[in-house]
Amino acid sequence: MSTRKTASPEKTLPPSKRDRTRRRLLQAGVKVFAGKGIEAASIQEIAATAGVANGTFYNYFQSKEEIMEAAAIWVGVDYCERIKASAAHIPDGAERMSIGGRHYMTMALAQPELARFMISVAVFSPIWAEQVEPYILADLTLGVKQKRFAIASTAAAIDMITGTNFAGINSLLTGRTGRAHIPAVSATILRGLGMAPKEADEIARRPLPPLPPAPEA
Amino acid sequence: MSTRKTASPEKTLPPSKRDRTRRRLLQAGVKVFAGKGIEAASIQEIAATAGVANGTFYNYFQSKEEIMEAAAIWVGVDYCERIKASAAHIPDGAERMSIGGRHYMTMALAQPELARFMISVAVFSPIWAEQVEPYILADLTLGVKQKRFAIASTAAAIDMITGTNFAGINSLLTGRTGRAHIPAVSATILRGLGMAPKEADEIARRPLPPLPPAPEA
DNA sequence: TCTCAATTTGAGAGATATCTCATTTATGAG
DNA sequence: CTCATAAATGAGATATCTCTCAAATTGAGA
Repeated sequence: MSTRKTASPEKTLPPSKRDRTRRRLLQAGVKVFAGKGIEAASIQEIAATAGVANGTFYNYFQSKEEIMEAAAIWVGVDYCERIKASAAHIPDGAERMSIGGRHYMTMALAQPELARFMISVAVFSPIWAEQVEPYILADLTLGVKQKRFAIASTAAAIDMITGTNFAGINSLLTGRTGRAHIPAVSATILRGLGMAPKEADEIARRPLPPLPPAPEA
Repeated sequence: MSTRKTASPEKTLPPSKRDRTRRRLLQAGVKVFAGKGIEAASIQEIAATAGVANGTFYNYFQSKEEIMEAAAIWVGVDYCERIKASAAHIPDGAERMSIGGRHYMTMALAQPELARFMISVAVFSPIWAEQVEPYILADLTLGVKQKRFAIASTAAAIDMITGTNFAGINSLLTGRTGRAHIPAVSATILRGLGMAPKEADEIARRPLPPLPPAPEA
């Protein structure tokens, strides 16, 4: 009944030791979860990988599930931020939407284990969805406002976007499809959002703006 | 190096004791996985629930992962079969496609834990996908042949269908959306397959033919 | 430099899982 | 009924894992 600090006041905290340790644990969590799979990962190993004692873990997270969710959110949001930065100069909502999805799929090809970990958490974590959806929603509403998209239900459109991207990533992860699958999936999404087939295809083939480097690692 | 019989010859085997035990284990697996979650489920408990001794489990499955995948496939394929039977009298590929997805989403509302289990396996199991995709592909090609759909890439279309349905199920599972989400998601899929918005909406609202009862349980 | 609250340590108690295998029991063909 | 084979049993050796807590350490402000 003493050391239960889940979320802390968001005032002007200095980047203290506490923050650094938490970050190291998250990094270690990502590494272990991606490396051995969720089931085989243990708190012991995460702590060891982070270079802290076993008991230290419990100052930061209550359970494997908790760090798992936090780590997956960290990866997902960080990726969204970098994608957003890479597309800062793109005004077209449709192109931005395509860039987001294609970057995610490209990541899956480059770091399959990481992608697999993130997705298996994302699929059943409402918090993950809640954190990542704003990024999608921004491009979606932009595209609607620009009359690039014509949708009936926002919630259904978001399900279509996230679901299709996830399924596309999975196809890539299992090796059923190759690189060419990426623009095909992206075009399918744009068509689902009400764009004309030809234009959707063209946008989904435009070059990807390069991502800024990861701040982590 | 003796009792490793994973798949058996498919000739005219009587429904032997072996089959019955295997089936009981699968049923127990579904119950335990859905009830306690994948992580917390143990082989011990599955065996106990099936009413067999601990060691018997290993005559049938090598690991938790193996029975997990088999159980999820069993649930998924059984559902597809029942949906297919329910739609036997529907000639329109588009309507059949809508019926399939809406039945899956309806199941998610009726049996949330079961749906959650099935999806978390389905998401990263290539074998699950391989077993279920033929059902989707059948309706998809039918719709294309009937000129109800106009798609560019079959693989991308399938990703869109499965992914969007899964994401829709998740929205329902987390309670973010209600019953009205089901036709909205279905209509979005049909539009993504190239149908006109109005017609997609209309089809996605047609009544669902009732499912035949489950043979299991 | 001194002080004290925050943080970290790590050994170990307690719990539970996996998987094996020698033995027992059930099945069905002749 | 007999017997060979298939299937089931369950105790236990072995292996981890989780989570706690009293004591040691750290570091920032006075």
